[in-house]
This record gives sequence, structure tokens and C-alpha cells, in this order.
Amino acid sequence: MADGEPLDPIVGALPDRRRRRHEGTKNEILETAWALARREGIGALSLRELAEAVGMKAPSLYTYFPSKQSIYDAMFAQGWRLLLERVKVLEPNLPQDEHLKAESLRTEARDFFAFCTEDPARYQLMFQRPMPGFVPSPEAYASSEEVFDRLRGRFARLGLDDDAIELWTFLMTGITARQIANEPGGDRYLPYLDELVDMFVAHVELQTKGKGRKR
Amino acid sequence: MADGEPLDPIVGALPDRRRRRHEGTKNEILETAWALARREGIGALSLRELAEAVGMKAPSLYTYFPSKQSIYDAMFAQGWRLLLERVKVLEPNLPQDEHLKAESLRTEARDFFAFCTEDPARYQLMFQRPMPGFVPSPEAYASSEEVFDRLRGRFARLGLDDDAIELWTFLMTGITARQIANEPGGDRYLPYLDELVDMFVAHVELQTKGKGRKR
DNA sequence: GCGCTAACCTAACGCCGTTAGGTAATCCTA
DNA sequence: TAGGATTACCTAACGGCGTTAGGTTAGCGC
Repeated sequence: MADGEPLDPIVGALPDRRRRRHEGTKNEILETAWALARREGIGALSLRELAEAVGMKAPSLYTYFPSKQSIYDAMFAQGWRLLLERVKVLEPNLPQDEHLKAESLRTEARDFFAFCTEDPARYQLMFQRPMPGFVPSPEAYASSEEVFDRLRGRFARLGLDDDAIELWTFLMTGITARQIANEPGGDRYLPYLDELVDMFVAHVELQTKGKGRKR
Repeated sequence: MADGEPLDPIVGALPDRRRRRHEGTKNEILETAWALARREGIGALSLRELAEAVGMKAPSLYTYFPSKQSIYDAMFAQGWRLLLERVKVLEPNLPQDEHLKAESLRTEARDFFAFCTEDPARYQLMFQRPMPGFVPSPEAYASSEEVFDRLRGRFARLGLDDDAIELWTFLMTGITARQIANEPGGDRYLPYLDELVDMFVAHVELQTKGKGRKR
């Protein structure tokens, strides 16, 4: 308590120049990790290989990350932050009422599908957790929570409740998972996307009209 | 060509007693592998641990399987054979015409959901391929193909085409994937299953009525 | 009883993530 | 600007992994 910040004692106390360099190297490691993950699969990432790709030996990586898991964690957080940025730009274009519900949802779906399929390694890390024992840290998890919060917000503005969100999530999960599994990197299932959205819209419209029914 | 069977020269030439014993041990290894996979995750399976659990040392497993991948492959094939058995019993109860389409699909969905959620490790192995580099052998793949063929057959009898199958697969993939990811071993999403089926039925009914339309 | 081979074993290879412990460069303070 | 601290790397090594090499023993057909 007496001498300043006991939290994060190493990095936190760095002067700006060094700190920037440290952060720069950290980012370089992460970018290289993404490149390797894309080439050989997220589960095939090796610290020795990663270290060599950035011009180090494996143990030196531990200056920047305390474990391999923490590298995965940082990548996981990066992925969700990126998705968060992308869903944020969707929101100003939302209609003020429930008009254009279908169009909004089509845009939403296309954006999500594009995000998921443009980087299969990222998709696996974010949605499938293929590394045995990997559990994202609370900080990393926070971004993913905010993505869902904002999804809830957008759906509320379209007059859709939490059950609709669950249904929506099933649809989006289903089509992207199948795309990644059967044709990673491609977009063979993209033509089905609008049909899924239409099906969904028809369903929730029916629910709303016959309101007060079950559940 | 001259001297009998050059295929599978070791196991194929065994006398019955030995052969049975060999197959028995093989099954014991697989059952133990399933137990370990269920306890610690399919990706955490270790040959040394597996060997110890069946009272061997790791290299001795190579008498029964040529590699760890081949153990995964055998488990993969087992999983799909089991699912095949389960969908087979569905077929005698199918209606002769398109009557009871919704009921048939509800049964279909419930059965699939139950199969997927009752063993998360099996689900991951069959549907998510979490082991880097694992590719099922053609023989193992055959069972999974037959499951799909029979699905096509059942759907045809209900008057549903291949596009409907794709949509159906998205739905089933979506809800099971989410169940496994968010609450492995539970059935929190089961209540949404009938709603998904209703949505699907309403959609394909609409497509059929307004026939000759797009796509 | 003899030869064959399945069914095990131990030892070891090269990989992995990680730790211990050392050294050189860089920075802040006096 | 010299001294002390700390970062940013290194090499060596540990225990674990899947796998291979090479050996021994037990069970089988002839």
C-alpha cells in the first residue's frame, strides 16, 4: 500500500518509451501468431515455431506472455474486440421502428457470416474453443459479453425479445459452423443465408401477431 | 496374389480364439478411451494414460492401433455407427405420406438432440474435429455418409428436398452446438427444439404452397 | 517339441510448454 | 555521468507427449 501500484508491477511501471516498445513487440507476436494459426490451424500453434518466426527463442516469449494460454486469451480478446467494432457500425443504420426488420436482419446476418468465414482460425478460437482446457479470462470474456449486449439492444429496437435472440443464435451458429466445417475459407452456404432470415422473420412475425400464446 | 490374403496380414491371419481375444482387447481400449475422453475432454486423451488405464505401457497400444489418430478414427466410426443404428429405428415409424410431417420432424429433432447432448466428448469428436490434423478414414466416413443418405431418404418421404435438408442441418447444428458449448451435459436449450421445428415446418410449407418460386 | 508370432516390455528420439539461471543492453536517479 | 535496477534476451534442462527400435515371453499350429 505504501509504494504506489502493486498491481502489474513489471509492465505498469515502465517508462513510456520502453512501454511502447514492449507493446509493439507484443503486438508483433500476436500478429505472427495469427498468421501461423491461419496457415496450420489454431491448435497447431507451437511456441518454438512462433518464437522463431519473430526472431526469438521460445523462452523469450515469456517476457511478453506468461503462458501459451495467455497468448490464446489475447487472441480471443482481439477477435471479440474486432467483432464488437463491426457490430457497432451496424447500429446507426438501424431503423427507429420495426420497419425494415427483414432488411436489418439480412444485413446483420451477412455481416456476421462474413466475419465468421473470412478467418476460420479466428472462428475456431472464438466459437469452438478447440484447445483442451482453454478458458478465456474475465477481461477477454467481457468483449464477447458486450457483443451480446449490443445484439440484445438491436433486437429490442426491432421489437424482438430474448427468445428470438436464442433462435437467431441457433441459426447463425448453425450456418457458420457448417460453412467452417465443410468448406473453410469459402462461402458455399451463403446463398442460404437470406432464406434463413426470411424463415426467422416469418416466424417471429407470426409469434407477434398471435401474441399471448405459449411460453 | 498367390498366397491368399495380402491385406491386413497380421490380424487377418489370426486363428479364431486369438482373433477374438485381440478384438476384445481392442474394444476394451476403445471403451476406456471413451471413459477418459468423457472425463477430461476428447483432446486431453493421452496414450500413456490410456495404456495405464487398461494395464499396459503406451507402446503396447501399437499392437492394436497403428497411431493415436487411428484410435480417434475408430471412436469416430463407432459414434457414427451408433447414430446410424438410432436413425434406423426411426424409419419404420415414418408415415407413408406427408401427413404428420411436423410430428415426424419433432421426433427426428428430439432424437438427434438427445444423441448429441448425452455425450459431449462424442459430439466434439464427431462434429467438431477438435484434434488438429485429424481426418477420418474413408471407412469411418462411410457411416457418416450413410446417416446423411438415410436422412435424405426420410426427408424425401416427407416431401422435403435437399435445400430443406440444408436448412434443417443448420437448425440442428445450431442448437446442439450451443447446448454443448454453453452447458455440456445439460438440456437447457431443449425447450427451443419444438419451436425450431415449427419454424422450419411453417417455412417449408410456405415454400411448397408458393411452388415454382425462386431458387 | 519346434518354429512362429502376438503381446507385451524397456529405452530412447524428437517434439512440446515451461522453468532456472545467466548476460547484455537500456533506462532512471544521484 | 557513474551506479543500480530492470528489461530483454539467451542456453540448458525438466517432465510430458506420440512414436520407433529392439528385445523377451507366452500361446498357437504343425
